[in-house]
Order: sequence, then structure tokens, then C-alpha cells
Amino acid sequence: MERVNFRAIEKKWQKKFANFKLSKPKGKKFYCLEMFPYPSGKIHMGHVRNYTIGDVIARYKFLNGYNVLHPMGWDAFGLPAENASKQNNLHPKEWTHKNIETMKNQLKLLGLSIDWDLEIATCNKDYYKHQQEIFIDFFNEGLVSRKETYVNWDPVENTVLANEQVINGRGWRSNALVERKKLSQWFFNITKFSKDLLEDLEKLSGWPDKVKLMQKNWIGKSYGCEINFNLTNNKELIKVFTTRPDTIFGASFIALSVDHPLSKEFKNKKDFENFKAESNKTGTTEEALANAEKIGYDTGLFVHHPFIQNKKIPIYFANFVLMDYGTGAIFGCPAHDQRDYDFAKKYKLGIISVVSNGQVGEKLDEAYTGDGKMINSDFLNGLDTVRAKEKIIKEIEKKKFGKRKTLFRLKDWGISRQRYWGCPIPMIYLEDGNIVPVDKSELPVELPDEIDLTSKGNPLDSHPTWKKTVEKKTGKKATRETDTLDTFVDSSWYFLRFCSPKYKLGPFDEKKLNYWMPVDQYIGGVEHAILHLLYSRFFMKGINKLNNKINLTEPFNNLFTQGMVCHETYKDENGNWLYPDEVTKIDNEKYLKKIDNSKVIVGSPESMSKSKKNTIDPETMINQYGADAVRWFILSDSPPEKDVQWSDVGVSSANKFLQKIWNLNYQISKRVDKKINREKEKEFEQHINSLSIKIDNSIDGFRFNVSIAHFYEMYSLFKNNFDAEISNTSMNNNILKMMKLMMPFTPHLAHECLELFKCKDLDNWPKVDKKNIITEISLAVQVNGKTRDVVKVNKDSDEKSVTNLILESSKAKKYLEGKKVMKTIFVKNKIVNYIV
RNA sequence: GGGCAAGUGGCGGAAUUGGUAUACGCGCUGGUCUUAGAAACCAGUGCCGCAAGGCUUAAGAGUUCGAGUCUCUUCUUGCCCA
Repeated sequence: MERVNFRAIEKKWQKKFANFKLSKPKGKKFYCLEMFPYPSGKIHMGHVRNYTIGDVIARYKFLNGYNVLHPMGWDAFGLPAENASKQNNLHPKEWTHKNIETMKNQLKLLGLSIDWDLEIATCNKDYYKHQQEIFIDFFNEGLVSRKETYVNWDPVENTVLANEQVINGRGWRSNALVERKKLSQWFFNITKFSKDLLEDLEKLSGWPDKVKLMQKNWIGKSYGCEINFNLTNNKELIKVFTTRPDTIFGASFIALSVDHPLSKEFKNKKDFENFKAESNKTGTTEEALANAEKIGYDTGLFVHHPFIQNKKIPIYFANFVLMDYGTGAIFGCPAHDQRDYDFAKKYKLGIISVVSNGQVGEKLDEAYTGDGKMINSDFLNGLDTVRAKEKIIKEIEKKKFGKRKTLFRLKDWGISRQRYWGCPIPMIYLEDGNIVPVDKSELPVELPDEIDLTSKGNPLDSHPTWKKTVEKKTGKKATRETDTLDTFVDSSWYFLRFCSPKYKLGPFDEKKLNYWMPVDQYIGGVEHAILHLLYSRFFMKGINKLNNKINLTEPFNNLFTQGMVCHETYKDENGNWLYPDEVTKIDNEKYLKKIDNSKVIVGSPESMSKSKKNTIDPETMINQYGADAVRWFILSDSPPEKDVQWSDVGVSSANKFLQKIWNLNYQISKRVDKKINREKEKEFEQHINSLSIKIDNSIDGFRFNVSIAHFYEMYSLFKNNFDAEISNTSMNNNILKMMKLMMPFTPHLAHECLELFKCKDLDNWPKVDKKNIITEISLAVQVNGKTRDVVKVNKDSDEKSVTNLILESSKAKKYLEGKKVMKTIFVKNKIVNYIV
């Protein structure tokens, strides 16, 4: 068998793929974008999968006549650079650029069709300069504000944590109990677009329903009602927001946030201050609030129940009520809310069922939160939950006790980070207390190269000189903002920058942006389904609002979320994780530790992660089996939206198959011409053509594993017909067709094979003749719905000729003999079913 | 606890409008070649059965001439939110 040296051909073709341009000026534009990587050091299999999928699409669209934009860049700011810097005494900038170099070279090994002239890195000042411009524009447009709010504070790292960095109430890195701390922070007012972000989801027909649903839940529109409660001792009001006004007759207490205006009256009481401090130890996530022990502070005050005369309800401060959701006050209905139930049990407050759970006695061991018929509720009795809500809201509005209200769960986006390696926030503090943006002519506000990262707290704040500045307009002394931007900001507009990455006059050249945007296909991990995509959508809406030359409110037309790459996990007898290459496989069941032949415990396949050591290094695999084989395997084994399990045997057999493909090409190129049988040749071509159509359709539908199955079939077709009476012309034409179809999948091998035949036409998809397909089809013959035989008939044969054929020769004949056919169901080209 | 997916051979998976279930690959079995191994090639491979035939898409019911696909109930797993 003739073999090819894949290392040599990959090197050769990668030189030609360098600075790849998929441009076809006359074609319709196609913007193909994969989520850009964080330069953590080396690429991992997740990148390989993501970028291979993107490459298939980009090349496929190019070959089909599109003018394709296929860029790549680096999400280059972030905390790991600072941590690595502390460990290795290497400046974050150097560490980052070194990683970018390494990873860029690794990506090139995959043979991707990326236009590296468009490369950007978010940590470069010619990128973040424009980000600062956008920030100032957003500030002037009223989309940025400064608010004092509670944040998740990690007392060990001395830093603010994002909600997703709080795991079970503890810091993701330090594992310290997270506290609530009040800080002045910069916010993007993403809630100004709550309604648009929700409603525009309907326009996104090219997004997975799953992702849209997750966004919808995250934005969390809820309908409810604001209710005013009067204090018994004076005329003050407490405004309460609730989504369950129907349970008003079950109200047994009022719970306030410790920051509720009423707290002023308790300011000097020591026991209240203690309670407040205790209360702030609870985190701010909904999960933390639900799981924390509910504690309260009895104010000794009461409100009147609006619908029950002479009923007084006690007022508590409680740790599970937050000031920044709703009005900072709730009414507690213990029978129908679990948190209220826990609270009422603890403080021995009344528990009154008002929604029937359908059981007799209505005794409750926990809150019943479902729907039901109203009981113990005066004029609401007997109504179901939905009707009761409507009726009580109308009644509240009629009596002017409150009003109907819609609330969103979505909160404004806190963007201040007390870190060095991020984009400086271009704001300055004047001595008179005013806070103003840096003059745009002074941008970028650059990060200082010299920095001490070993001190606790905010590094820029500790810098001896950096924060001292003057306001340009007035020359007045000022200090810089020392917080940097959340790195999610960097990735919220990079897809816009790619349209004109070297543009100097602003973040983007509007003409180019209007040509390329929106992204036609965005590809990335489902883990970004909520935040990154929501923030990017917010940015698009913000930019649309402040720039009337841009008429675009959604950035990503089609979204594809690929599954993860998994691998078995290994532990030794002491429970230490082991890397796959520390383990020898004896047979399918038995695994031993290489170093001392001790027993290895094999765990279930899980997504590759450094902590579990179940990672496979892509570069090693590429060196061993070739880039085309790695690409082929990762596409072939599972549908791309599902998880795939990495298998060395799998990639090895991919390599074997690709060698066979080369051998096939080689043998065809040396084939001795045959005597021709026209019928035979036609049939062969029809088969090839039918498979080509299937390959085409499966690529369109992102079913690359199916495309690959058809390539295997096509290979067999060539092999079985190699010695048939088919002309060399036909063989050559058809193998060229197959190799062109393979170009998106295995670009190196495909190009090498096409070169073998001196093929010059390398940028057109083979024409598929939709009429020239197999004419003989298999038809199922059923008797009473059971398949008794399969007969070969010509395409579009009618019922009569089929029946005649069956009565003559089919195995189904014996099931029909002596029986009366009551009814015949005939579906052309599919089945015939006789009911006897 | 709520929401959403999904459940098909030993394994990954096909079956995109209700119409031949198990395509294709891996693994396994036997054979050819080879000093041996690897590679390559040939044959077989859902289950039961000597066979004829019967059974089979998590379990159960329903609609239909016909259900992996539609409806309902239950179980299991995964993801997201809590």
C-alpha cells in the first residue's frame, strides 16, 4: 500500500494556507466566527473541536462562492496572567504574548483557513484604546453609572467576585466564605434594554432554542404587584413587591432588607448593627440567599393588613431580602414560600394556608408553592391561582393600595475589577468631587508596565505615581480610576473590531462593519450561553443607539454551540489523579500505572480538565497521527452539538482511513484503462452523485459525523469498482469530486491528492447533478404492517407494476396466497402494505 | 425544588415530512498474507433459535394500515436555574 508522509504534506500546505484569504469579491458575504480563546498557555481539545467545526464551515462557504471573513484573536486580559506572574516572576504582558505565540503556532498546525492579518489581542493598547472610547460614549449616552452596591467580597483575595465565581457561598479560588460588602462600582445599565433583550430573542431564529430559553430565564420577566402597607404607629408606608399577590390573606410578617430606609431609625442600636454585620456574611446570589440560614431582627413595629380589619403584621429585618431587587421589602406568606416558611418556623410566626394543595387537613411540613384553589381568603375563595392574581390586583388598584408592576430579574452589569491586568476605566476624580471621563484625545489610558503585584488589594491603586493626573480641559489636579474593566467587556465587541482591525479613527470603520455584520455563523461553547452572549447583545444595542450610521441590533445571526471533549478519568490506589499517559491499558478492562504496575481505578468520561488530569495534548496527537486525522476523528465520532469522547484508537483509525484514501488516489492515478460498460459506468456515477448530495445536505445541517459516514461509503464504492468496466476518465473525474468534497474536512490531504491529478480548480465546490441519481430503489413489501420482503424496483414505479412483480417473485407472495386483500396502502418509492 | 434536553447492539452513533430500525465507524470472531507482530485484505457480527421463524429503539399504555419518530404515565441520565 502506498503511504503518504502526512507531516511533510501538512507542512507544505500550511505554508500555502498562511495568510489565507477566503475572499471572493463577487460572492455574497459570509462572516464565520468562532469564540476567540483565552491565551492560557497551550490549546486544548475543546479549541481543536471549536476551530475545526468553524474551519469546515468557512471553507465550505468559500468553496460555494461566498466572500468569507474568518478571523482569529485573543481574549488576552484576565486574572490568570497575574497569578502566573506571581508564580514565575514573569510580567503579565510577557506571559500573555508568549502564550499567544505558542498557541498561534499550534492553531496553524491544524491547517485552519484563518486570515491572520486580522489578528487582534484585547490587551494591546490599539484595541483597548477603542474600548475606552466606547466606554466614554456609553457614559455620555447614560448607559454607564456609578452605584454603591453590595458585591461578593472575597476576604482572602481582597477582591470582588462575579456571581459565577461564587461556588456554594465560597470564593472559587480561595475557598473563603464570601461576604457582602458595600462598594462604589461602575455599572453598564444593561437593564435599560431588559425589554429589548427579551423581545429580540424572537428574531433569533438561527439560535438554539435552549440558549434562547436560558437567556429568557436569566432576564426573568415577572408579573406582579406593588402593595402599600401602612404602619400602625404613624402614617408611613412600606412598599412591597410581590409576584404572589394572591397569597395576601396568608401574610404573617413583613421582611425588610437591612438597607431599607426604615433602618435609619435603628442606626444607633447596637443589637441592630450586630445583626446587620451578621446579615452581610450571606452572599448575594439567589442560591446563597436560599441556602443560608434565615435570620431576622424584630423591629417591634407593625403594619395593618390591607384586607383584614384589625389584623396587625409584625415587621422584621431579614438577611434574605435584598435592597436591589424590587423595593427591598416583602410580605411573608410562610405557607406558600419556602424561605418565608423557614423564617416563620424560626420566629414562631403564623402559618396560614390560602392555596389548597388538594390534600385533606392542609397540614404543611414545607411550603406549598404550586397552584391550587384559594381558601381562607375572603372574596378570593374558590378561585384558581391565575384568576385570584388577576382579581386581587384589580382590587388593590381599585382601593389604591398599590399597582400592577412588571419586574425583571436581570441586574445591571457590574464592571469594576480591582485588578491590574485589564482595560483601565477612563474616568478621573476631580478634587471637587466630580467624576468625569478622560478627554478622548488622551486615550488610551495605558496600563503602567511597572507594577507590584505582590501587595494585597488593587495593584493600580498601590502604584506610586500612575493615578495622579490632571483634567485636560481645566488643568485641575485629578486622580485616575484604579479599577479595570471586567474582561467580559473585551469580548463584547471584538466581533465588530474584526471587520476593520487596523482602523485608527475609531473602534470600527462603519462601512466595513455594515458590510460584514452581523456574524453569519458564530460557534462556541454552550458555557457562554448566558453572560457573553447577553453582554454582546447589549453592546450591539448600545452602539446602535449612539451611532445612527449603524442599523443593527443583534450581532449573531446564527449560533452553534458545540459539545465538550471528554475523556476517562484515572486515579491510583491512593486516590491521586493520573494523566492518561501515566496509565497502560492491558486489555479492555485492565489498566495499570506505568511507573510501578499498581492498580488504576477508571472513572467515567468527563470533560477534559487540568484538575482531573484527563487531558490529551493536541500537539502530541497532531505529531503522532497528523492534523487531518485529528480533525477527521473529532468530527466523525459524535454529532457536533453533543459531547465527544476522545479515543486514541479512534484517531488512529482515522489516520489509517486517510492513508487508504491516499492509496486509492495513487492507485487511480496509475490505473490501466478498462474496456467500458456504459451501463456500469452510469450506475457508478449515479451512486457517487447520490452520496455527494447527502454529503452536501449533512454539512449544511451541521451533521459532520454523517458526512464522514458517507465518505466511508464513497471510498468503498471506488474500491469495489476499481476493476470494473469503467473508464479512467470517469474514475479520475469522480475521485477529484470526492477530494474536493473532502477539502473542508482534511484540507492538507485533499490538496495533496488534487495536486497528484494536477487539478487547478481548487476553489469551487463540485457541481452536484440532482437528477443524475440512482434510479433503482428498494421498496418494502408489508403484509398487515409487517415487512415481509424488500423488492428492487425502478424509481417512481406505480402500484400496478409493483403488485405484478410481487405476485410473481416476491417472498411476500406466500403471505398473500389464499387471502383476500381488503386494502392496499401504496407510498411511491417507500412501501406497499397489503391488509388481508 | 423548577425548567429543558435526552434514553436505539459490547461501544460512538444513523434513520430531518409517521413508511425497510441498527447506515457508517470502533470493538470482537474466523480466515488470507507474514519467521513473528504491525499493516493490509476477505468473511461474519442486535437478541433467541439447528432451522423455519420469532423478538427488539428505557418501561407501560394509546392513536395509526404502519410508531425510534406523535400523545399520555412511569423510570433513568445530563444540562441550566434555584
